[in-house]
Order: sequence, then C-alpha cells, then structure tokens
Amino acid sequence: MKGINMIQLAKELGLSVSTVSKALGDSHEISASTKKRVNELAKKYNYKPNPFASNLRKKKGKQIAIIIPDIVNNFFALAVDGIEHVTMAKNYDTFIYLTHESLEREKALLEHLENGLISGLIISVSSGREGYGHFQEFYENTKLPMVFFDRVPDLLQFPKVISNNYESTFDATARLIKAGCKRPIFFSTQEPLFTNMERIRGFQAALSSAGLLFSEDMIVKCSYDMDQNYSALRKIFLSKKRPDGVFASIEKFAISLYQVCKDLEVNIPRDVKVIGMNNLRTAALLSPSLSTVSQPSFNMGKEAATLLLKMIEKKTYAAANDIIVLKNELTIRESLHA
Amino acid sequence: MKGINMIQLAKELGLSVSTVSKALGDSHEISASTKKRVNELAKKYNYKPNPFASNLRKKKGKQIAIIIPDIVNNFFALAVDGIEHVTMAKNYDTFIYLTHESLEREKALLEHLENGLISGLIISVSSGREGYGHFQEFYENTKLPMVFFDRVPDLLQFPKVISNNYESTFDATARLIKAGCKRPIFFSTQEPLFTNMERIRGFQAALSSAGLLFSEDMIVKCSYDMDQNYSALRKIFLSKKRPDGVFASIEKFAISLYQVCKDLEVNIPRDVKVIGMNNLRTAALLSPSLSTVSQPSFNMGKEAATLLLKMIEKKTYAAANDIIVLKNELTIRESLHA
DNA sequence: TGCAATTACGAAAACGTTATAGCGGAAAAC
DNA sequence: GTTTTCCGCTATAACGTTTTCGTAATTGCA
Repeated sequence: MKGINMIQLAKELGLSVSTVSKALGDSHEISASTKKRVNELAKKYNYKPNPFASNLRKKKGKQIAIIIPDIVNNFFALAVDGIEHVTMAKNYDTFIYLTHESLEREKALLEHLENGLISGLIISVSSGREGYGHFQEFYENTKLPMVFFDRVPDLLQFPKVISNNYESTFDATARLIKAGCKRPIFFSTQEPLFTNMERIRGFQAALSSAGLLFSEDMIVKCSYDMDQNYSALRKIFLSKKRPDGVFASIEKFAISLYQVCKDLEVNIPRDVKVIGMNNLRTAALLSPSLSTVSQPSFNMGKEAATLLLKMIEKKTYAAANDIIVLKNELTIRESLHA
Repeated sequence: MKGINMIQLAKELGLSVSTVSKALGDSHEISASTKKRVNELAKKYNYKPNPFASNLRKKKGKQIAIIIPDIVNNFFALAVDGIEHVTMAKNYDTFIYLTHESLEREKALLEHLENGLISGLIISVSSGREGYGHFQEFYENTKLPMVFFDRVPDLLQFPKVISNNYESTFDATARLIKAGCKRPIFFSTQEPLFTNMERIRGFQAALSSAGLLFSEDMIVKCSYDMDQNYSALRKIFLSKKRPDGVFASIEKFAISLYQVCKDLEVNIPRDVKVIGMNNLRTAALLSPSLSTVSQPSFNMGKEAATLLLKMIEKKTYAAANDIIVLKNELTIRESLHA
C-alpha cells in the first residue's frame, strides 16, 4: 500500500480532507466517533502524513540539526547520544553535520541550513572567537532557535550549555602542583576557543595561587594532526626545560603524550605527572592509568536538546540566553601518584 | 531578507515562476542570458529554494538516514565519519538514529521513516537473524535504496558492506594458539548477528585446524551492561577451568576484561593472552598494549554511502545486492607476547 | 518563399498537507 | 417562538516548488 494519502482516506470514509486532517490532529472540532473512525482506517492502511507537505504548509517541522567538529571523540559521541536521547523521545528527526574543525565548512553549513530544512540547531563551534559572525547572521536570517554546548561563542547572546571549565582546571592544576610539579604545561587547542580560554584561566590562577610563575611557553598549542602533535611533543620532551606536569585539555593530545613518553622512556608519573581532560573509557586501563577531568557529556547533550525543543515548542519558554553549567568530574589515577 | 521565494524573484525579474525555476535548475530551455540574470538576483537576495516544496513536488529529496546501534563506540563513530564524508561532498543531509541494540526501537524507526522523509538508508542492524522481517517490509512499502554495513542481515538480498570477519578471526585465533593457548574463549554478542557468527566460524576453524577441540562453553555471551559483564568475566576467571586466551569480538568487552584481569591480578599475557576486535585509539597505550583486529570502519562508511548515493541517483547503477568486502587489520602487541 | 523545426518563455496544474472561513442544524437563551 | 450559541463538518485557499503543455517568435531547410 505505497503512498496512500489523506484524499484517499477521506474518500473512503465519506468525509472531507479537512475533517480527516483535523481528526488526525486530534482537533476539538471533531467528534470522538469520527476521530475513531479516521484513526482506525489510517492505521489499517498504515497511513503516514507526508512530512514535506505538512512542513510546507505549517512552515515548520520536527527536524533539527547537530553541528559538531568531530564525532570520533568520546566527548562528542556521548553528547550526540544525549541529544538523540531526547529528540528520539519527542519524535524529532536529527541531522548530523561534522565540520572537522573547519570554519569554512561551518559557514557553508549554516548557509545551507538557511533553506529552512530544520526548526532548530545544536552547535559546538569549531571557530575561534573572532569568527562568530556567521552565527549571528544565520540567526538574523532565520530566527531559528539555537543552542550551543561546550564550545560556545561567548561573545554572542545565545543559550549555552557548558561545564565548569575554569574551576575544574584550577582544581586539576592545583593537584599537579601539590603532587610536586614546578613547571606544568597546558595542552591547548589551536583556535582561541572560549572553552579553552576558560581552562587556561583556571590553569593560570592555580599557578599564581601556588606562587608559581606563569610563562607563555607553558601553553602548548596542538594541531589536529596526530603526527604533527607527536613530533611537537617529542621535541618538547627532549628539550632542556622538560616539563614535569601536563594538563592535556583535549582527548587526542593525551594519547599523543602517552605515545611520546612511552617512546622516549619518560616515566609517568615519576618524570612527568599527567591529568587529561577527556571522556576516554579506557583511561583507567592505560599504562599508567590516566587521571582525568571528565565532562558530563551525555548530560550536556541532553540539556542542550531539552532546551532547544522547549524553545521550538515555545511552551512556557520565552527569551533564551540562559547558560546552563554542569560539573566536570576529577578522577585521580596513577598518572598523578605512582 | 527572510523567506524570499521564487514568486518574488520572478516578479522582480519580470519573468514567470516557471522560467525562474527552470533557470535555477539550469534547464536547456532557458537562454544563457536569462539564466545569468536569474542566478544573479538569486544570489543577491541569498535565495534558497524551499526543500519542502521542492521535495513535495519532486517526491524525492536529498536526505538520507543512518541507523546504527550505538555511537559511543569507535567503530560506529568512524563509520559515521566516513558516511558523512561522502554525503557532505554530494550535498546530502544526513539523519542519525540510534537503536541502542533494541529491536523494538529499530522497528519503530523504520515505521516512522515510511513517511517518506528520506530517499535512502544506511543501516547496521541491532537485531538477530530471526528479526529481519521489518527490513523487508520497509523495502516493500517504500522501495527505497538501502545499504547495510558491518552488522548485515545475511538472509536478505540487499547491498552490503562488510569486512572479512571469518578470515581475520581465523588468523587472530591461530595466533593465540601459536602463542601457546590451549583453551581460548570467544566473547560473543548476545544476539545471533551474522557478523558474530562469521567470527565464531573463524574461531572454530582455527581451533580445529590446530587440532584443538571446540566446546560450547568457549563462547561467552556478553551483555550490553558493563557491570554485568564485569561480574560474568570475574566468575569465569575465578573458576577452575580458567581460559588461557581470549578473542574479544567487541570493543566494550575488551575493556571489561582488562578491568577484571587487573582486579584479579591475572597477568596478561602470561596467564591469559588477548586479542580484541575494535578500533580503540588507545589500544597501543593500554597496559599491556592490546593486540587488535581493527576494522576499516571509516572506509566501510564511505563505501556504504557511495553505494547508496549511486543507487539513489541511479546513474549507471541498476540492481544492487552487491557485497563489498574490506579487509580487517591484525596488529600484534604485548597482550599476546610479553 | 513556404513550411517545419527549434528556441525561449508562460500558464496552469500538480504535490499532500493545514488553516481560515463558513454553513446547516440542534440546543440554549430570552 | 424567535434569536443566539455552539457543534460538527465542508469548501477552499494557501504553502513554494516542478513539470507538462502550449505558443509565439525565430531559425533551418529545401
């Protein structure tokens, strides 16, 4: 029974299309008995309203989009899981788009999505602080609800879901120092992301509150290319001023670090103490087990999606430049203390 | 300039809507000069054709869907990455749906997608061999192109992208035996998936070709609940007939195994040798480093998407119950030899 | 020069919904 | 007993495209 539509349903029921439409929409204008008749026949024929026709007419649909830099990263995978958890429950269809850290791709995507395909947008940005114009422009052009999570454009007024990066990095760095580090370094992203800046702030604050001096070369900017990271780290650990502590703000970089240390026979934690910020399920099984600050990724996704759907359905929710802050979790393992 | 449409464009150009539509579609009926005029004005107003109207009229769109059991699993994340790589390039929008290993969810999803939202489907099934009816039914009802990858319904005639599970499991098992294992066990999925059965076949064949006896209790069915796996494995490793080798056919299970061995102080590889089938980026960094059979996940996704888009666009591609087989890669690390 | 073929466009009918306005008839109100 | 209200339903016009068919003007061909 391919492609049965409302018109055929109406004909068979001896009703008008409008009545059928309203019946299926559970309108109060329609009597219970006809509603029943309509729904039964619809079920019998396995009738499914055509979403294109419906969206076209209503100028609104139940489709949203996720834009993230990367999916091969436990943090984002978990976040997507969280998002899907709520969109699924509310019968929304979810597009996924990956930017692979490319600002160009991100811009192109947003421009594409101005066609009206979606009714809302969940984003984790790939661009630095200077490159936020396209988000604002997208919003001006579409007025669509948007929620940012984790990597948020701090300078723009949009609802955001983040975690307490400043505090947790402060705490983690303090632990490194307490464990004896005099010269910890910080693995940073290339782009000047807000998330990353907050972490750097936490790092610096912890240093200064312990009476240690911060210097620019403590911030190591990592590339998105694993090989390049490997050689950069190798160079650092072969240099004279070898660091004795590392806060690795990104999943990939912790992995590269472990490889370098293994190859150079730099002992963790004796020679260098490490805390990584990530959601690796294998953190506890690494050699040595990796101390981590892990983000509540699943819940961040969940919160972001819940907020977005609220905005779309405008139940009670009005303006929206809320910022929801969830807590990261610090887990100390062997990479800090032998 | 929110929501400019063809009608307004046509009006401003002094042309009819049909001419504008054809011009934008680069129809041969339209002169080069008017095409140019139309395109320029369209660009000026940042005009984007409404996909709902267009899809409704054409009864076809540029949206496809991915249905997978899980995204928090490097294999699937990489596959999605591969899929997105090609859909992106061809300007398709990609929905993502997660079944979380639930046959019910899978069925509900397929039923939902009968509404015509998508033009094609890429699937990795969550159901066992007996539960394939819904795929067939979906196809009958929609006639939509579908491509399966990795976890494929072997009994149905659909195009598939898989990896050489039989051979690579055979080889891996042979290596376990060669390293001295007399009583290796196999960590299997709950559901009787084809993928898994192929691996078991390879396992058995390797045993028998080495003159070892296979017994049913060598197959350990694992749950999707990590805690449950932990206790099950614990029990096995506390029993008298402790295995001396493991082939872990699923990512999660290798992780549980490492935890159990760590806690019980069972030494890998001295007491038990391990090869895991997964795409963990941290495999080399585990303690001891984990020998793996890794699947070409990214490429599997890429191939599946390429095939699907070919089918959708029916360029030269006609029927399609192709099976594309890619090769897994065996990497031996410390978990096999100290 | 005469006729067919081609070129470049327009009118109008789809595609399958939803929303607005309206309309009989019955119940309620005066 | 007339007017008003409400109930349950229908007719019809959108929503923004694409496509089919038609047509006037131009070109090609003999």
